[in-house]
Order: sequence, then C-alpha cells, then structure tokens
Amino acid sequence: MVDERFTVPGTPAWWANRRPPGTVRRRGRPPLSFERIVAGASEIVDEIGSDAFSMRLLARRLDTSTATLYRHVAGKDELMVYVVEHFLRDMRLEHEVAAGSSEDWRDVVRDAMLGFYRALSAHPNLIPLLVTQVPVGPNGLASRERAIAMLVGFGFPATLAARGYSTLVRYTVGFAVQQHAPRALTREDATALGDYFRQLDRDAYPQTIAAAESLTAVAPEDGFAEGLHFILSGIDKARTAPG
Amino acid sequence: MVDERFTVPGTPAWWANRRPPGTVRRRGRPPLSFERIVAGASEIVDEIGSDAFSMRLLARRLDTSTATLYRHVAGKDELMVYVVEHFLRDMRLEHEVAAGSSEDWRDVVRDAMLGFYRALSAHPNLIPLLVTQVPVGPNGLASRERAIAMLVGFGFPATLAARGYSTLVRYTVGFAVQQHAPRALTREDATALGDYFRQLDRDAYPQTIAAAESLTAVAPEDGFAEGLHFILSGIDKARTAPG
DNA sequence: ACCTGAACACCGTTCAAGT
DNA sequence: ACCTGAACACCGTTCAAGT
Repeated sequence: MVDERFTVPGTPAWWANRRPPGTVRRRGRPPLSFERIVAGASEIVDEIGSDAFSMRLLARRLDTSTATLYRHVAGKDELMVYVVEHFLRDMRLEHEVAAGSSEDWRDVVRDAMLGFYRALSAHPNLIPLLVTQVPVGPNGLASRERAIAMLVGFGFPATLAARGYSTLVRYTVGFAVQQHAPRALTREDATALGDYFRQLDRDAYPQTIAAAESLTAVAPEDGFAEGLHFILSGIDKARTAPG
Repeated sequence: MVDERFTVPGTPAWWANRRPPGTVRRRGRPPLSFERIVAGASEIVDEIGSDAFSMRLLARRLDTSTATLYRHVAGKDELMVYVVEHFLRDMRLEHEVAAGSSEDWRDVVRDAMLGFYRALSAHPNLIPLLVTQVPVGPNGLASRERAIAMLVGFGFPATLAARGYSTLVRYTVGFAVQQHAPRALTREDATALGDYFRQLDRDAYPQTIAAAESLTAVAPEDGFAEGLHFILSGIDKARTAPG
C-alpha cells in the first residue's frame, strides 16, 4: 500500500516528491510539452470552469488522445493543481507593482487585497479550485512569503501577521467564491431578489423588507470592500492593543 | 422560449412559481412521497457530498427508478435546492435557544455565528451547496429575518444591520467551505504543511518559516473565531463612530 | 518506444414500451 | 394512469493493440 500523502496532488509531500515532467516529440505536429498541456487546460478552465473541463476536450484541442495526456499527468486532479499554479504566476506578475504610497498599513493591505480580489474576479472559474487547495507550489509559497513579510515590515509580531494573513486570504477567497462561482447571483438576479424581498408578507418579514435595498443593492466589490474594512479595523485594534 | 428565471431552481421567481409536489402510491412498497425523496437525498448528500450523489444511487435506495424520481423533481439541481432547505430547517430547530445572556451585542452575535459554524461543521458535505445558493426558500428567509431583527434590536440602523449580516454570513460560509470542503486540509495535513514550511530554504522564505507554527497550528474553530472577532470589532467601531 | 481506439464503469436525463 | 428498462450523450481512466 502506497503512502497516500505522496499520491494526493497538491499536498506538500506530493510537491516534494513529484518528478519534473518532460516533452514528447510528435511527427508533423507541435511537440506536446507539459507546458502546452497545462496552458491548454488553464485556457479551458478559464473559459468553462473545472467541472465542465474534461480530458477529452483537452485532448481534442491539443490534437491528441486522452491516453497520451495520461502519460504526462496523473489525472484531472493533478492537472488542476498545475492550473492553479499557472494562474498564481500570472497574478504575481500582474501585481508586482503598487505599495509604498501610504504610511497606514491598512491602506497598503487594502489595496493589495483589492488587487487579489480583482484578479480572482477576472478569472471566476479559477476560484472554486482555490477553495479546495491551499496552494503550496512555488508560486503559492512566494505569494504567502511576500504578504507576511509585508505585515512584519509594518511592525506586526509574527503571530499576528500569520493570523491576520490567514483571515484576510480566507475572507477574500470565501467572498469571491460566493460572489463569482458558477451559478452565483448576477446583478439581474440581485435586482430580482430585492423585488422578491419587498413583496414578502409585511408581518412575517418586516426587517428583511426594510433591509431589502441594503441586502441586494450593493455592488459586488463594494460589499467585499466593506467587510475588508471591518477586518482591517479589527486587526488594527488587536495590533495597537496594550500587551 | 421560456423565461429562464422561472426555470432555474432556487431563484426567487422559481420559489414563487413552483408547483407544490404530491405523493405517489405504489403497490406493496412505502408510498414515494416528495418528502421521502428529499429526506433520502439529504441523507446521501450528508454522507458522500453533492458531487458523488447520483440520481441512480437515490433511486436504488428508495427502491425505484431514476425516471420515477424525475416525475417528482425536475432534476438534480432542483433536488439540491430542496436539500439545502431541508438542512436549514434542522439548523433552525437546533438553534432556537441561546441569546439574551449578555448585554454586549458582540457576545450574542459571536455565539450565534459560532452556532452556525458548528452546524456547518457537523454537515461538511452541505457547505458547497450553500456557496452556490443564496437560500431564499421559507427556512432561508426566516433565518435571515431573525438575524437582522436581532441586530436591529441591538440598536443598529437598518443599513448597517444588513451589511453586517451579509459580511458575517459570507465570512462564515466562506471560512467553512475552505476548512471543511471535500479535500480540505485535515489536522494531519496541517501538521505536514507545518513541517514542509519549516524545511523551506531559509533565505527564500524567512517569514513563512518564522510563521509556520501560527499558519498551521491553529485549531479550525479557533481560526474561525479569530477572524470573527476582527469583524465584530470592526463592525462595532462603525456602529459607535460619530455620524 | 511511443501512441491511441476502444473499452470499462460510471454520469444526468429522456422516452418508448410495458402494466 | 403510472412506472421503468434501455437508450443517448456524456464522464475519468485504462489497456490491448497498433506503428
């Protein structure tokens, strides 16, 4: 019986023990490299989501067969781990900028988290994958390191930096998946939901009716920024508390 | 072309226009009621999750055929909406208690959200369904109404009550799905992840190594409670702020 | 040595045919 | 009128057979 920790894609042990994949030459067709497979899979996931993604679809797009794909990757699960890693690299490149413009750590971290949120919003079909994976591949590690270093640079003790970072990432991914996941509410849905709330029985749902506007009218990013403000405010209080 | 809003299960329009389902008598077997179908589906989802749930499995367990199930429900999606509604009723019954023991609204709301979080933790396979649905069936509406009324009862303006409620529910469901979703990190995984962090290159990942303990050692519920504390603290500041 | 058609054991959903 | 076996068009994954 094989130790399962070494076979579950995306786990630390799996990253540590995986064999770097190679390239296969094919007569008359572009070589089928590992990179081309991951890039093709990332494209399809971005377009239609990881549920609708299928090995057959990818094989067709790369002009090969599913069995050949299985010679490069262990299966769909493993491929999705590489897809996450692929997107994290792009997100890092996109956000190498910013920072430094303010002295209040809350402004800097708010902008960083808003950038992360916007990057997720730009690739909604990626979000469900981040919910089921804690990214510990090279790009995932680098993002985590930079973020914690940023907080420590603002004078946070290591413990509060780690916990604040965890809370912020959890909040952002959790908010994004509820807002942008397949089948999430569109703006039209929110309008319809507001109308629905307002038409409810006034005796049974007085508060829901009174709050209908606030419950549904907020633009997605504003709703995210509000909660983010609450969290940053709470962390700041913990940071400046005596003791 | 039919208006899609009336055919997508779980939407307000769908709830408003759906036809209440009936019961079918079968010779020599227990009658196949809508309730038995939802109860059976809820059991299976609780056991193995909504992905692994299949109409064939449910049909086998209820001693019938898939085609017969389709005479009672429109399909798997619709059935999952009823499964959510089913669990929300149970959660309401379980939490009819508490409240009133403290004068600080934060203590009361913290206990309420912890109760919700524990209810979700007790049914991890239900959580992914809550991510893709805003529950607006009878039980979902009643929960929302009670929660907002509680905040208003503590003197919150309607707008802040609605936004605070939204943030709290999003945070709780978002945290729960990342902590408890199928394939989420177990305690053993977290330990392995901590070891992995500590073994990284000291020059490349100094902060990750320093924070390894804090990043992975926190018990799940403590991590949730910490973030919850930040949010409650932030909302309280908004509530007591002048203007 | 490398590749792949076809198969296996599944899905959600539908419908012709039975009782 | 009610029920269902079998089908349709898919999955992820594997392997015997080809080049």
